[in-house]
Amino acid sequence: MSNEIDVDQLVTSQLEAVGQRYTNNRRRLISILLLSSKPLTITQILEIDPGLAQSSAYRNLTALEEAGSVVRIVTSDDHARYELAEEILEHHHHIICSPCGEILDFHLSESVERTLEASLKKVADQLGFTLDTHRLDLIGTCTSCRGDA
Amino acid sequence: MSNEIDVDQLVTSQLEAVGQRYTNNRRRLISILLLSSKPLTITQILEIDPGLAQSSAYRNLTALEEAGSVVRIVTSDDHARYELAEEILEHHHHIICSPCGEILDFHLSESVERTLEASLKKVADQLGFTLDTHRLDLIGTCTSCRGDA
DNA sequence: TTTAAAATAAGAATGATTCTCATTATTGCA
DNA sequence: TGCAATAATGAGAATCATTCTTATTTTAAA
Repeated sequence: MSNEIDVDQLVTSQLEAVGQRYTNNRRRLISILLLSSKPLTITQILEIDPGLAQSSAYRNLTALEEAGSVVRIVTSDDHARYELAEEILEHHHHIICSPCGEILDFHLSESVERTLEASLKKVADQLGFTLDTHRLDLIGTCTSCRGDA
Repeated sequence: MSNEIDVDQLVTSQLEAVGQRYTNNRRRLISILLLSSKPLTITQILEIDPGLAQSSAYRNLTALEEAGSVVRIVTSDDHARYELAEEILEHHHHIICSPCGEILDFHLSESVERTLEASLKKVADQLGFTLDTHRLDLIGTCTSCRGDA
């Protein structure tokens, strides 16, 4: 699934489904996110491709989010971050450094993941919720913020 | 632990530890959160107690967060929500309605929770993170947003 | 009490995000 | 191919949750 041709096709159809086009600017955003192994802030995205207009980047990321191609991640840090949706990347989780706001992706073993999902489905049923997904974040401090030699 | 006298003592010492006082306004905030079974936005808190000044509420919730008595929860919704820290409430998780932003608390069984924690500790070690806590959110749609009769 | 340090509250300032609107690009159709 | 009609773009203005400023009030300790 990390084949760029497939991704383009997928995003095209996801956008089409919500009446949106896969324009050049949106392609640029997708390819930046594809190259990154971690969620990026708008600021970081604009640093990578300074040709992008900030207002368009916001609008296009919102469009891509509505299409289900991109996910917006908010932490206590005051910049939201964006990454490709799980349909493109694979299901995964985040480990967040609370001092600096940095986020890395990680995967859980199949078996733990399955156990978890079964429990969660039960909880959602009891509370009358329809479940879309779950989000599991580890909160801690990364090596460089800990600053140990 | 949901005994108000104990909570006051705990919060007092948590605030003391960061050089802060347990003032009247802070007591009011804590007691509002204690009465609520779910995380509240600042707006909701001010509706419950209109005598509180908005700027003081923000400042005091920040102080209480630094003391470790209160947790600030951000979702895609643009209002942050506050609830009592797990040291007061017990470890728990959130189920979030993405249409309306409403958050409810839920608990996972001991055994699932333990399995999960073991896996998470391993992951954090591998990535060189020191772990503070984890956060598990279910994302879905609540009954009233689904609007089924 | 007196006094120094902390908390309060009103409003101003900040800053990420969203909106506006005039311009440009794209699509479907003749 | 050319022409509307519709969608996307980008620059800057507007919004609004949150934080900061500052003058005033409260608190704690000697």
